[in-house]
Formats: sequence, C-alpha cells, structure tokens
Amino acid sequence: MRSGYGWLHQSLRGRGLRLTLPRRYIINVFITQKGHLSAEDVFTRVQKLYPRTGFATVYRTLDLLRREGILRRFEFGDGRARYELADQNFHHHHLVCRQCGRIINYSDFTKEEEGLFRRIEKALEKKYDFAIDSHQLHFYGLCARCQKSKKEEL
Amino acid sequence: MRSGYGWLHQSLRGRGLRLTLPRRYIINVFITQKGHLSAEDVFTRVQKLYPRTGFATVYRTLDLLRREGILRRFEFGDGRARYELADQNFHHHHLVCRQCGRIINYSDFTKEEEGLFRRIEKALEKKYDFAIDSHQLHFYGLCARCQKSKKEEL
DNA sequence: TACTCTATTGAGAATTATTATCAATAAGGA
DNA sequence: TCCTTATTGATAATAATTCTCAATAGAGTA
Repeated sequence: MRSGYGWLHQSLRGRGLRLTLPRRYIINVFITQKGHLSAEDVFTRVQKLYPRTGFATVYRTLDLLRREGILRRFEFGDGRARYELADQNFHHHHLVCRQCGRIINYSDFTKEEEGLFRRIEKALEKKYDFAIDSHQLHFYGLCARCQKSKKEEL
Repeated sequence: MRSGYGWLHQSLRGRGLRLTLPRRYIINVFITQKGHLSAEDVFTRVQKLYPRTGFATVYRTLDLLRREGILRRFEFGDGRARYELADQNFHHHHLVCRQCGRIINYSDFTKEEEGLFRRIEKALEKKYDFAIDSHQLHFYGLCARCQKSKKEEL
C-alpha cells in the first residue's frame, strides 16, 4: 500500500487533487478483484482494511475516479449503480441475469461488434449531430442457475 | 376512453386483473405520445386528465404493464427509470445525451445490427448457458445543442 | 340492475440509494 | 515541521421507489 500508485498520483496532483489513504484503498479494491461493484460492495470491502472509511467518501471517490476515467459506471436495472475498472485493453459487454443479478463480462465477439459499432457510431454522429463517446450493450435473461431453480419450482 | 382497450382487457382478465380507470389513462399517455417517460412524467400527464391519481398507482401500473410486456423499462443513467411502449414492430436503440438527458430513438441500422445480434445471442446462450430474452444498446455522448453550449462557454 | 367479492386505489409513511453540509483531519509543498 | 486547503467522517437532506391499509370500485353473478 506504500507505493505503486505513481500513475494515479501523477494524474491527480496536476489538478490539485490528493492521493489519500481512502482513495488508495478504494482503488485497490478494484485492482485486486475485478467485478461490477456497487457502492455498498466497495464500502464493506474497504471497511475491512480501513474501518474508519465513511460511506460518503466511497461515493465521492467512485465519482472522482469515474471523472478521471479510471472507473466506468453502469446501471443494470436493479436500482444501484455498479462500477468497474476501465481497462482499455479489455473492451467488453455484459450479460445480466434478471433473477439473481449476476453479471458476466464477455468479449468473445467484440471484434465483429466493433467493426459494426464503429460504422454505426460514425453514421449516427453525422445523422443526429451527436458527439458519441461510448456505448453500452447489455443482454438480459436468466443465468444457468436461475433457469434450473425455475424448472424445479414447477 | 370508453372502449378501444379490448386487447388489454383480454390480457388482464385472464389473471383476475382489472382494467381500471387509472390504468386506462396511464396507457393512454403512452399511446398518444410516444417517448421515454419517467414515472413523474406519467404522473403529471395523467393528473391533468384524472386528478385523483396517486403516485403509487403510477408506479404500480408501470410495473404491471412491464410485466404484461406492454411497456419496456430503461435506465439511462440519470437515476430515474424510463418507460416506453414495447412496440414489436419498431425495434430500436438509443442515443443518450450526457448533458441534458435527451434521448433519441434510432432504428437506422437495426437490420445490420439484428443479424449480428442474433448470432451473438445464440453463441452467448450456448457458451454461458444463459436464456437471453432481450438486449439494450445505448450510445452516450453530447447532442447538437449541448455541443454548441459547450463551445460557447470557452 | 343490484349485490358481492376482492383487486385496486390514494394518502402518506417507510425504505433505499445517493448527495449535501460542515467542523475536524491530513496530504503535500514550502 | 509548518501551513494551506483538499478531503474526510458523521449525519442530515434529497430523490426515487415501495409498502401499508382503510376506502373504493371493477366485473362476474343473481
């Protein structure tokens, strides 16, 4: 926890921002275990390492990191936002289970998708005079486990 | 407002559900003016025609209509859910302005998209044992107006 | 048409996620 | 080490949505 955050430090200091302890811990949560974490998820994990952390700080930091481009924010429809490390080298989309909320990242088809998406983006930008900076594609359905439990109900 | 809701009536009665006045008014809002309406949007519009309507009823009805497959529910990232008539003949995706929240439906490329999406769905279902029933694609960026106002700031 | 059963409503309280407030704390440059 | 001020933690405030429950009103039936 001592160092290894030089990149962030650099990115923040320019704007008069500080690399505080809670911020390090929060980023660390995302680095050590990739996933789609809600503010509460992050809060409980950080609490274990740094119990004095407050909820407000978690929210503030998540938003800060989003603005810095370090995190991406998603809403999958269960009323709470999720955050994920914005790894440029791992562009992916999501599979969301309606029942249990499980989220799966997939990047199997991004090659094909990207070709089409680039074309669509270009065309939409022209047609609607829109400056597009990102997109999100979610597939919704039932995961393996929830399909089974549904069958067993019958 | 007297009739014209036979289809709904049919669809509800089977399950012991009733086609009440507020429900008619709420559906009517969506039929008369297509759009991506929040619960509040619907509430204020229905209020004008049927002032005794309560907020809770709006929420309950929106959810009912979603479960019936009549409405679709979306979250575009501004913290409030939006509802839209689920018109099977008008499959489309969305362009969302980060600044003002404006939402544009587009269906220009759905032909091309659909081909790819069908293939992706099939493959994802097999690979992850997921029963996919729908998907959402949102493009985010700045609409024409907000691009302008941003330039003028400088 | 009147009657009855019960799904639905309206008003307001309760819940949940998120944001704002503000005095106390701690980065980090001098 | 000192000083300035960004940041924090605790808590109050918002905002969207859901829950509760007595009163109301669909709609099948007599």
